[in-house]
Amino acid sequence: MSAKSDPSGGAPDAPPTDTQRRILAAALDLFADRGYAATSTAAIASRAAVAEKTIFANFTSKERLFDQILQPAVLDLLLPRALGGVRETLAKPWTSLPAFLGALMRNRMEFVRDNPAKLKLIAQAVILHPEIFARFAAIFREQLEPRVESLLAELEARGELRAIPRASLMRIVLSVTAGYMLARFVLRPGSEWDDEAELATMIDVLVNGLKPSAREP
Amino acid sequence: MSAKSDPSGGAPDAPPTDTQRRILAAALDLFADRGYAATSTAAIASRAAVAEKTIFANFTSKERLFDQILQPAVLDLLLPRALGGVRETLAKPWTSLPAFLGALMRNRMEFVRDNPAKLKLIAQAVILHPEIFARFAAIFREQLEPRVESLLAELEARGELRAIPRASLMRIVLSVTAGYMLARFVLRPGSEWDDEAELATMIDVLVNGLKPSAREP
Amino acid sequence: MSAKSDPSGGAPDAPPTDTQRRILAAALDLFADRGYAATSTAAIASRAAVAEKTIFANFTSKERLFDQILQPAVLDLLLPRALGGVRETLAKPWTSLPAFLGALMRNRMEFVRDNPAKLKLIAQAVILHPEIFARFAAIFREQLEPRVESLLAELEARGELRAIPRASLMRIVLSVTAGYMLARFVLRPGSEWDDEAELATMIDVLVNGLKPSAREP
Amino acid sequence: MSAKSDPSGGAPDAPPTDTQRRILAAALDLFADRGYAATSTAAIASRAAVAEKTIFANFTSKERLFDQILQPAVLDLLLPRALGGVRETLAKPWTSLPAFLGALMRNRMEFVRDNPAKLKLIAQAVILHPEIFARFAAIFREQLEPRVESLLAELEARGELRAIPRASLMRIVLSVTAGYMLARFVLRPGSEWDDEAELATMIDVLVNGLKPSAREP
DNA sequence: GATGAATGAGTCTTCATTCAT
DNA sequence: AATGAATGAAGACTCATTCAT
Repeated sequence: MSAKSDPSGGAPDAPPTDTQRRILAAALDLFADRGYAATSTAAIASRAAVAEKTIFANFTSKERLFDQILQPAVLDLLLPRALGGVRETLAKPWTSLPAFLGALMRNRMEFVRDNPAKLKLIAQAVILHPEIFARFAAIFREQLEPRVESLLAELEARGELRAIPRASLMRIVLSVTAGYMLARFVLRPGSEWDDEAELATMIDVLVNGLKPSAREP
Repeated sequence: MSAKSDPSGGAPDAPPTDTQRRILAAALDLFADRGYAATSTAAIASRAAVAEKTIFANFTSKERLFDQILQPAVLDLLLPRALGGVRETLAKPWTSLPAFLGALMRNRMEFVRDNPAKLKLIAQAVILHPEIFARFAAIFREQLEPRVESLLAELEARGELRAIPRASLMRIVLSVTAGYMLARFVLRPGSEWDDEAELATMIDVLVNGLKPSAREP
Repeated sequence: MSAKSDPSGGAPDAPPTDTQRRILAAALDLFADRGYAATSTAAIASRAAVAEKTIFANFTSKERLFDQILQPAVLDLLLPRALGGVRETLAKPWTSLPAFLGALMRNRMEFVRDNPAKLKLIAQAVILHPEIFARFAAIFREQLEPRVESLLAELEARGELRAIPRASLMRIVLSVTAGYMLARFVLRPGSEWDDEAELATMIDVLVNGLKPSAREP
Repeated sequence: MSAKSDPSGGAPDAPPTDTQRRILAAALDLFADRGYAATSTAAIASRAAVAEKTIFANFTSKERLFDQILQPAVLDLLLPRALGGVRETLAKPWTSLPAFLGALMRNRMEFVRDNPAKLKLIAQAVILHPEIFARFAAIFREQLEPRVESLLAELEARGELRAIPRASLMRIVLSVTAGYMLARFVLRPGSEWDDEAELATMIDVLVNGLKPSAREP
């Protein structure tokens, strides 16, 4: 028997072929635009300019194709590989909360600006499938939480943070950030936005909101 | 003239029949759970215990059925009809920002606690179809913004608000609120949540974040 | 038990009620326009301005409704009840073939002019269901053929008819007549037609074509 | 570019595949027998022994499938491609009206004898959709009328034709011919028919009916 | 006598997926 | 490695018909 072409087998992280890249790009756009269920494999094939069968030859099933798009997208958003990403941001010796928030938001904004479809895709997936959220929350806990925790501890020690449950604190920061990104890139992408001013405002509000109140010196 | 049963015609707000209520309830649950595209009319019919045709006899098409669920859901969320709703909250002579935020969040939390499916539905719809968001943003602007504006003006006059663009301010408050609701009722509905503590934290952060900073007295 | 309303029972030829007339008229138009299979009972009900159920209350089934339209239409075309109809035409002591053909064609033309939908309906029915044609051919044979036969015999005796098989002769006359009516009222109803000239031409051709040829005096 | 199988695109007259031929044959039979609306794509698929989807993969929609059957059928009837077809008949230097009519009728009779379903299909289509008739009348006018015209002119010059409007003349000849074919192959296909005798009779009647009458020598 | 509301079986069409090449 | 052609199951939606009123 000839060696079967075994998709998704072999080297688990072989770089995608050109065909695969075209399919992944087409699928990302369509999934993000219409949602998973409303996107037909025929539409993906047509946009990628390949035969429908080629999709299945390379990704086995529509669902696996989706996973192979979603997973990297989430990792990119949480654990970017590029220099200056979140881990690098977290690793730097931040001297102040506003500096840290600014670096974090700016960095993630750049990513989303270049990949709005990924944000849209993740937002949909997470709302429809909370178990996906759980999976990626676990990644966050394992990979990022310790660093975040030590950073917060240091900031707290410096008197820049009030005593707030960590989970609530992080959720609030995330909400404000994600809220802006969604409005900016998904809900009203056509409007005019002054990113710098908005960032400054958000950082200002968060820094003031999170610092110890005047009464508890 | 024949008195055909004329779905969606006639009196535009005739109270729904029992059959219609069953269909609407089934469809809301399924649309929220699986998304519009992944929900078949057959599944709705089966859950509502009616014939599939009955759905079309009453709502003309799947899309119109969806609209007849989404529209009231959004209105309920934005402009609740029940006493103590947003408009009443806005109308009261609030003496302080924390009191106002607390009333607002608590009121909307109760609504979402009773109708998590509506939140889930709206979140999906708004991400997939920004034009829907635009439609409802318009409702907000027309119905609520003036009251919010005057309220904020008053709070500002009392020294409880920093000079922040209104849109940014409202987006931040909304982000924090919606972020909590999504986490609480959509992403991790099974976890234990201490609503009172979370509310207190959010209000605290927002109030401090929004009040004039110590340096600008 | 109460007396059931027994549609199509009771007096077999009770005059139709107003409701029934409306339904029959609507159904005739739609059947003629779109064909039997493409006409829904819903469309008939809507055009007749009655509830769909009323159709079934009065005519039992779509098929019976169709029959109750087709049957009279055929009888009207073959055996008109009005004065001056085919039987009267046949009964008169015709002195010549052209006079007879002229009277016949003119009379049937008037009928079709007033009832083009009936011709269209019959044409469709007869092509799709030859057994219907057979049924009505039988009516013709029983009711009309004897008279036609004696008329033809007389014309033959007078030297106006060649010796041609009766069936062929009648088919040719019918073909020419029906061909004109179809073109005139079904295929190109919008065009301008000079009925008198066309009739004259057809009669002329038929009379010459059917009379004994010069060589056989 | 992807090489999608592009139904009805690409080379517009690519020879049909075997699958397509089976579908076309099945559809022709069923459409002719039951009419377009009463023929389900499921029935066609079952008779052609293919999956229903295969029909749509090859013909896009039921309506286009119908068109791809009707159009060639009409062209075959009007403009046969085979040798000895209408155009060849028209091209020959006919020495007499009876010879011409005989050749024409015989030729078209053979075609219909081999393809009665096509005649049935065309008859239905033309009655239900006069605009289809108009389309094909145009083809006739463009492709055949000039030749017919010159032929008739020549016959007229030879004294074989009376001065009759061309349109009426052609309609009468067509009516007689089509009338026979319908009776012969559609209405009473089971009966015994003596084609030669019938043809002779029709030609005789037409020739005598169309030649200058004795009185106008 | 007529209806409003409902239905199971069926409509055309599309789905994700597979086989032979 | 990619495809063209095919498919069974399912999609939204319509059909002729019936029940309770």
